[in-house]
Amino acid sequence: MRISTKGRYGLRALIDIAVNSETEPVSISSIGERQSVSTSYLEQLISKMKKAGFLDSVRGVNGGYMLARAPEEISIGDVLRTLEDGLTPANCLGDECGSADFCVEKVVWERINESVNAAVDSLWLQDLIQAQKEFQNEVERENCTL
Amino acid sequence: MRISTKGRYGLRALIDIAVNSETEPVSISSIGERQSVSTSYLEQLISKMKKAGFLDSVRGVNGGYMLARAPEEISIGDVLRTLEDGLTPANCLGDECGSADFCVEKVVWERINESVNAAVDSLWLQDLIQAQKEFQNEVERENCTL
DNA sequence: TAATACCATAGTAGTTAACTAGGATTTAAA
DNA sequence: TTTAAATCCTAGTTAACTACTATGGTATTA
Repeated sequence: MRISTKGRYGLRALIDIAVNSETEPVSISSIGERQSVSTSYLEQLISKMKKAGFLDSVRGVNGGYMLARAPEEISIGDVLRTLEDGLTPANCLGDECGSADFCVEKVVWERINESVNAAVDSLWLQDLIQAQKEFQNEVERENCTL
Repeated sequence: MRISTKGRYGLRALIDIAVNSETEPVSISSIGERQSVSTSYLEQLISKMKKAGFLDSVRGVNGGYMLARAPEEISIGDVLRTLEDGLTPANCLGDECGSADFCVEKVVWERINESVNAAVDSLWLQDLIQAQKEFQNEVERENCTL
């Protein structure tokens, strides 16, 4: 069970935009440089987030992206579901389904599903921005050794 | 984000053994027939569960597997972590790690992780056996249309 | 005019999941 | 004592998918 780079890079890009768009819109190329991700790949992810209503854009020279809503109002759950095309852990829709034995697993998957959604729905972009600020304030910061 | 066939087939096999081992050990070939999974693949999954202490075995003719503990004492969390080699949604261990930006994501992954583990740790094999019995008791059972 | 968003789709390389293959060992039963 | 049914063990193979990359544009605007 894992979350793909879509979720990871997309979320990072969103945080990047939130942090850097105070004075002017943030271009994809500048995000790409900071995050070391190709502009082409970022384009795909950011486009999804714009369509989903998390971002606004300005076209033309000096254009770029900015948040469409306050970071307190952007749910990480909504963002991840957008980027990952849903977060459900397994599909109970395949051709196997319909067998009595199989459907018992529904109990498990539903419980996991509910719990994952509840976890990410109680997190907001603002929380992550805050966490990042705190992290950066640690001057002698320890490496991430989770 | 998904759970692999290891978790699915393995869990099904465990339920199968629990249900069918009252009089004699359950052979891999009989599970394979009931669940439509190859014996070779099942072997690997069941072997893991045996090593993890959920199953006992009897070798030789008429041998097979049975639960090593009561189904009330087998946690679905333990089983899935065994089968899937952990349930963590992403690794914060790669070479990217160490960058300040990246580690913000830890907040998200940790929260998901805790919540998934809590969900499956509060489910026990007995609960699934019970759910299966109830399911089968519905004589006119509706198809699984989750 | 150049920098940007916006759009679509195809290709491709690497990784991983999902299985397959083949044999060694144990043991009840013929 | 032989046989066949079973567990046990380790590799190998294949198919799907992820994670990009590439291409080639059009539209917009400082």
